[in-house]
Amino acid sequence: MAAKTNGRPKRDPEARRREILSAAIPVFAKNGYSNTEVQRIAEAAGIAKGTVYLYFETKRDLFLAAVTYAVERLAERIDAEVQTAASPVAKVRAVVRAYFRFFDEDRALVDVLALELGEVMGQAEEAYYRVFSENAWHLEMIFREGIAQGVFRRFKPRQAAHVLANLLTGTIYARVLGGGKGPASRSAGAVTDFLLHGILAQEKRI
Amino acid sequence: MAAKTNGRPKRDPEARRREILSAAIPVFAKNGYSNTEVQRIAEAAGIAKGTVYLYFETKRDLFLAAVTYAVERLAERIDAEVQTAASPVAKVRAVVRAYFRFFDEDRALVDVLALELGEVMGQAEEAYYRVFSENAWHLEMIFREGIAQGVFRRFKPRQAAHVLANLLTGTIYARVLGGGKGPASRSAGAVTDFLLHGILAQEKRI
Amino acid sequence: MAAKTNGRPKRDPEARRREILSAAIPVFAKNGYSNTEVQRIAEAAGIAKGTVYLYFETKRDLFLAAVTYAVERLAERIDAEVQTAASPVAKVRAVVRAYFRFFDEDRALVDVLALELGEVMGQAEEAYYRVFSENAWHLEMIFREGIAQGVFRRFKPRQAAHVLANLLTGTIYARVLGGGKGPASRSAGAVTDFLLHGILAQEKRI
Amino acid sequence: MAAKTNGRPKRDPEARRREILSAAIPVFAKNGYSNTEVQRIAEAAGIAKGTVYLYFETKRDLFLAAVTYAVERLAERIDAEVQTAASPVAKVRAVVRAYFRFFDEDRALVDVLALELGEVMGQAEEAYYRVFSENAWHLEMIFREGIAQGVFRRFKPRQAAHVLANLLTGTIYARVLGGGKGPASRSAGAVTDFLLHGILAQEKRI
DNA sequence: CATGAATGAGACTTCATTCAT
DNA sequence: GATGAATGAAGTCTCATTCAT
Repeated sequence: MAAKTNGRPKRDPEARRREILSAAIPVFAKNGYSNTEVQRIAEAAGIAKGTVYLYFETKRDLFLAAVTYAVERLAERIDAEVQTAASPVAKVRAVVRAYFRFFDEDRALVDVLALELGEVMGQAEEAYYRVFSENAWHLEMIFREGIAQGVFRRFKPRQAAHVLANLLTGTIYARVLGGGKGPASRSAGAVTDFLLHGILAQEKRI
Repeated sequence: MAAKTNGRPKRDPEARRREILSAAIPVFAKNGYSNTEVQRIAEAAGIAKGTVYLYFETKRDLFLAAVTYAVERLAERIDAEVQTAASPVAKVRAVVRAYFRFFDEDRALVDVLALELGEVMGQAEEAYYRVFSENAWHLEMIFREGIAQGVFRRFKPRQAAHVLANLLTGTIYARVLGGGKGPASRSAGAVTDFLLHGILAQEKRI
Repeated sequence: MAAKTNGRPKRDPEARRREILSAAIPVFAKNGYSNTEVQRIAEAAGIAKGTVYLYFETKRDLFLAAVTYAVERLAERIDAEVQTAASPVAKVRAVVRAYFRFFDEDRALVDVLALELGEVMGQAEEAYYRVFSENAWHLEMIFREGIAQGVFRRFKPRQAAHVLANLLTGTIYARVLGGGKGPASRSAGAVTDFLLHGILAQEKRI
Repeated sequence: MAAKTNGRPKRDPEARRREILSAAIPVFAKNGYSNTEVQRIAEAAGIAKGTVYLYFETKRDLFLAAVTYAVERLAERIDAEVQTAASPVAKVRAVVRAYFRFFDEDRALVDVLALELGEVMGQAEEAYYRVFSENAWHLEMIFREGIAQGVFRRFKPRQAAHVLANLLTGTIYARVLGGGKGPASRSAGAVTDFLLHGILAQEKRI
């Protein structure tokens, strides 16, 4: 099972680093930070425990790197998806869809993000907030565009961006904890819908 | 005259239990489950380490009890607040306000809930979901009532209840992680607003 | 289940002491010294844990007292049995029988003696040796008498006494460890027989 | 030229295991199971505490392994000694001698066997009984042979085997407890003598 | 570079003993 | 005397980290 590293004595160290991160994420996701032994990650990566320490100073460093790695992939994913959309409404839908699809396809990554950030507060905040903020900033731009075009009513775009970002986070979080059935992306429609239309009846609006 | 065979009149054990829980919550909240030493909780409660073990079998049991305790207090709080509201819209506002106020006033409790549920999944799920579901069920009733009265447009009340519940959770979660400035309840207005009206401009609605 | 000690405020302290010892012996026997909690002994005696400490300074003291108590009862038993025998041979048989019967009837006591003396070495040695020596001394007298009467051949009575004492101890010990089936006293005949006749064929003797 | 993927050439783990066992036996013998700290055994072996746990899962496992190890060495010893004897009588003497010599030469081992088997009952019984039974079976064979040759009188060889085995055990046990002076093997002659001839005078025999 | 045996600080849990009532 | 809640020292076991090969 372990990868034999003989033969090809040289591997790109950066590639090895990413291999370790990829191996680490599901292990952290399954067990949480404190219950994960470095040994297990080494096994998952097919290397010896000591080798992990050639690439990461400490277990915590490895974890933070894993979180950052996860978060960056999420950002890439959302960016790509938004590119494909034209109108503001389509873009909003795209963000929501990308978010949920990512969850469906890379569950372990999301588990790490959702459940273990407590271990990290004040340390990987930065990584987390880079994405969160980027994401929120994206949304803000979209909203601003939509308001300018008259598609959206006049609200504070930054505030709305945070509300939507939190809604997405909360939905994923509930899914992680509750093991909600079916793909998360199935919720995308409903979420977007409520965001777009609210819940009030037409005649009650001002 | 008869020999007294009773000993120390023993403080109410239930009260002592609650004292320990109350002492435990902020400690768990500050450090997380794994980084919290039972010794520290004992110190916070002003008792000896061994005494903790008279009331809780293991550290994990203590933690689960703390989560349950926290969750129950949150539920009580929301219930009370909702009682005071009359119209469906007022009730929705009340739930949101109660949720955020609770966060503002009992931060440690919420931190435990938000950050350490990973430790607990599959064990205190039950406690967590009792509240989450109760909460969602409350919202569903409110929505149903509002739709019946024609105040809300026709949507699926259960779906909406989950969307709002997730929005609340996500907002708190982001606050916990990001240490957002100012009281969370300041967000209550914006959140409710977006929920009620959505973001689309009037003329764009069907 | 616990004895209510109300009503009759005064009990003979010596009687209470013996009650505790009697309760302690089977508990020590079942679990060994280190694995026995004082709490369990208190429960077995139907009193509170603290009360044990009114009668015995420490757990160790309690244990030593229990061993001594056990050993004394064994000595009494053997004495009584030997009284009933007339001839040296009958007396030897009586000792063996008494030893084994005691084992059959008071198994717990014997278990304590057999298994936990290690805990005690250098402390209850005295108690143990009081009995062992008394026993050996008894046997020596019997042998001496038998030799004088010409019933036994000329051997060193003290040596023989030790051999027999050790044989008895060893038989009990094996029984304790091996849980030998059937009453130990069933072995009495065989043991005595071999002691009396040895194993050599007649014609081979000098 | 290829990268060496092997690490430290690792001392033979089996040898290390035996080193720990050899270090553990006298420590267990001196203090008993419960009073022995794993730390002390590690010190005796000149290694760190954690290292002990690389070779044995728990303290109890280590203890059981030590008992088994002791018991196996005893068995080997007796086997070897019996090989050298020709006649049944000589073989009986050889067994007795081997038993006692073993005690003289490896006192700690015997102490463990004699004093701590209580800790072990139902777990290392097997190891203990493997030897005890093997030993008894050996004796039975010897007796059977002697009876066939007419050297021994007609008795039940299995019964006799147990009697002798118990006599040996008891003698050692008494020695362990009483710290009997002088080498145990000095008793070998007397023990064998009584076994062979019994104590009855010639003319009294049937 | 890679390895994995060795290390030892650290944390949970137990339980003999105390003492306020 | 009797009680049993409280104490805290002590001991087992874990696991991140090091380092000799």
